[in-house]
Parts: sequence; structure tokens; C-alpha cells
Amino acid sequence: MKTMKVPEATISRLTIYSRFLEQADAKGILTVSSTDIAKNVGVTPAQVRKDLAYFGEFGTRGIGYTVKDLLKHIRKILGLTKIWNVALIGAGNLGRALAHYKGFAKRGFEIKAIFDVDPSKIGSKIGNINVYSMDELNEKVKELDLRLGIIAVPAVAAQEAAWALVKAGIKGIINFAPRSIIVDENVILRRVDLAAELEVLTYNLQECKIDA
Amino acid sequence: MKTMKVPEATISRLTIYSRFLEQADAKGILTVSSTDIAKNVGVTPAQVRKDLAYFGEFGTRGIGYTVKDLLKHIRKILGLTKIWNVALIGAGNLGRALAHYKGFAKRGFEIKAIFDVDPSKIGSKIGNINVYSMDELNEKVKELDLRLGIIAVPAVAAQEAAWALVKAGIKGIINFAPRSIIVDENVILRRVDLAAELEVLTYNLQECKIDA
DNA sequence: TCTCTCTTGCGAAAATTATAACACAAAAAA
DNA sequence: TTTTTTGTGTTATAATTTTCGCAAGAGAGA
Repeated sequence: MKTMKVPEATISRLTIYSRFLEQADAKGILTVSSTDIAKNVGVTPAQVRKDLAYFGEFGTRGIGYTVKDLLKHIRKILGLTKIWNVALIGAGNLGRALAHYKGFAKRGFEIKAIFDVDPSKIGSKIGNINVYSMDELNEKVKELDLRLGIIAVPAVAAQEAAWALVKAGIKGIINFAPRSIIVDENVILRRVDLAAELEVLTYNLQECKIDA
Repeated sequence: MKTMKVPEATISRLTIYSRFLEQADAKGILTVSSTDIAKNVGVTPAQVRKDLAYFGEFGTRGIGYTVKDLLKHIRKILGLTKIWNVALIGAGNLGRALAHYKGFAKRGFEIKAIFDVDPSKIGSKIGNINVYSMDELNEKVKELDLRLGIIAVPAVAAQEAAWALVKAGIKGIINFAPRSIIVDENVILRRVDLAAELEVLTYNLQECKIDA
């Protein structure tokens, strides 16, 4: 494995490839070509091969890629060979929804504890996950081996939540609050802004209108 | 305004800048410099200026940008000067969560109708939004002037939902299902894969472990 | 008025990312 | 066995995106 820097975009695409491979595997397909993958996910075959080439040689010339093998390799590259325990901050609408979302567990991410500041929520359960006070975060992170954090609190509380997670030793955070937050540079932070996605759509739709 | 092609990344950043400007405005701050914005959202000042320069000259040398003015300009650029009505497909956990999410309405996106195939859900309400049968999609799109679509159905149903939206005349779609879908090329499609975001985190965390 | 500081806007350079081209390996067919 | 087809991995080329450097405008203070 080369020490070459892998583009962020490549990693995102790997996750997309893995979705397709899961489907193909479920259908009983044994091998796929870079063209098959490319067609299904909407990129060029060259892009698929280049993305995979960052990590080694997984295909066979003239044949393509063995679905199960490639899937296994990608999962290993992405660090998905084990279960990751997740701390969810915020038991509001969004937090509850994420707690119920089956897609996380299906891919090895288990929300083990939910934290909130609202006394009326603390002590309750969402699904079968306990809601704890923010004061218990440090303790629970250790006790439950929580590695990742999801911030699903209102914008004004997001930065505080982030600091709490960092302080508790969490090294990877996803922020759903519509606000930029700062963390230590040894912590990986990603932002998911639901309204922002819609805003990009409206920008593009406007453009089209101008073209026409 | 030049006909120059604007990078997709620039548009995403504009939405982030606007979040910061909203906060600044709420705090009563009148002007900000590109450095102020950059510090808060984690990019370089040059990047901020370049992004804005695609659309015109909004700042004053020596002073910076007037918060209210810049916010207004960005909102206009993104097409956020009017209300956009949204069709939500899928009344499951994720769909219900999105229906309750306040952040959409706050930014001018109003989910006006929800559609599902499950007879037990059709006719019910989520919040104060009606759940309709998929058969009623075409009709409701016209009646309620729905312009955008959000797909929040299981992976297997995603493509079908997309086709239905396109057929009904929707031109902008966000797909939350963990599966690539295809639409006409005159339709704008964006993908939000929640588990994928976590997977990028785990990739990066692995990397760090190798570095150390 | 003149100077000093601050900060934008813009063109050019640098870095990054994607696309295209090609040589070669494996399998299937003749 | 030889030829043809398929499809990888790699190298080269092109396009895109970001960063840099600097001229010039605007206000503050002497």
C-alpha cells in the first residue's frame, strides 16, 4: 500500500461502490467490471479503477472484480471490519430519528447511548437506547467504548456539544446542526446540513431557468 | 454576472457562509471581513473572496462586507428569495423525522405533502402534513405547486420513487436512500447517505492510527 | 492633505483531481 | 495452438480548484 494521499472524493466514492456491491452480492452476482460499477453509480470506469488503485490490485484482467472480495477489501479500507459504538447528542426530533434509523446498525454503527440536557428526557429510552444527562458523557464513553459522536442539537448548542465530545475523548464527529463548529485538529469532523442540500438544489434549478 | 462556471464546492460553501452570517446578524454584527468568515467556517480568506467574486463585488475595500447585504446577496444567488414547496416520499422513520425537522421551514423549504405506498399510513397526518398515496403524486404536485422532492424510502424502493417524482415534473431531488439512482439529465439529483458519512469518519480514524 | 493600515478583487501560479490512452494478462473461441 | 475479446493497472494529459501576490480603494489620525 502506497503512502500516497488519497482524495477525500475517492473515499466517498468507495462507500458508494460498496452500496452497489452489496446489492450485486444480494442478487448473487459473482463478478463485476469497472464499467458495471461505473454505470450504476454514475462515474466513469477509469475513475473506479483509479480509486481502487490507490489501495492495491483487486481485479483480474479480462475478468473484473470478484464481488465478495472487493466488498471485503473496501470494508477493510474504510475500517468497517468491526462494530463502532456511537454517542448521539440530542434527543429532539432529529436525534430520535437518527436513533431509530436502521441503516447505521446495518453497517456496523451502533448508537449505544443518547445524551441531552433536557431533564424531562433524561432517564427515558428511545427505542431501546437510554437517554443520559450530558454530565454522564465522560463516564459512558469509557464504559460503553463509544468512539464516534453525532451532534443533533439546535445550532446554538452545537459547539458546546462538540467540546463535550472532544473532552470525553471522541475522535470522530458528525455535526447535523446548521452551524460551523471547531474541534481539536486531531479530531475528524464532518458536517451534514440537511437544508444546505436543498439550497444547492435550488441554486442549480435557478441556473437552469437562466439557461433556458 | 459572468457566465463563468462556478464550482460545486463554492455553492456548498456559500450555504455555510450564510449560516455564519445569520448568526452574526443575530448578534447585531454589522460588517465582517473575509478573514472573519474564513476563521469561523474553516477555510482561507482567499477562498471566501474567490467564492464571492464569482457572483460580483459585494464588499468594500478596507471595510469588509455588510452582513445584511451579503446575506441578502447569497440568498438571492442560492434562489432562496421565495418559498419552495417540497414533496416527501416515504413516511417511515426517516421520513417522519424529516417532516418534523424545523430547519427546512426556517430556510424557506415547506414540506407540503408526504407520499407512501403503505395503506396503513395513507390518509394519516405527520405533524400537520397529510400522507397521500403515491398514485396521487402527479395530481398533488400540480395542486400544491411542489418543486422539490425528498426520497426517504428503503433502498429497494428508491429508484421507483425517483421515477415517480420525475414523471410528476419534479426537477430537484435529494435521495436519502443508500443506493445510487438515475434520473433524467434535466433533473438535479443529490445524494445524502447518512451511514456513508460515518464511514468516511472511520476511514480517517484508521488513517490516524496508522500514522501514529 | 498626506500617510498608514486594513481589506477587497483579480490575475497568475500551484496543486489537486479527473479523463483519456495504452500495454498487457486472462479467458474463450476458432 | 493461435486469435480475439474483455477489462485491468498505469502512465500521460487535461481540467478544475485552490492558493498566492499585489494593486488599489476606503477610512482614521496627524
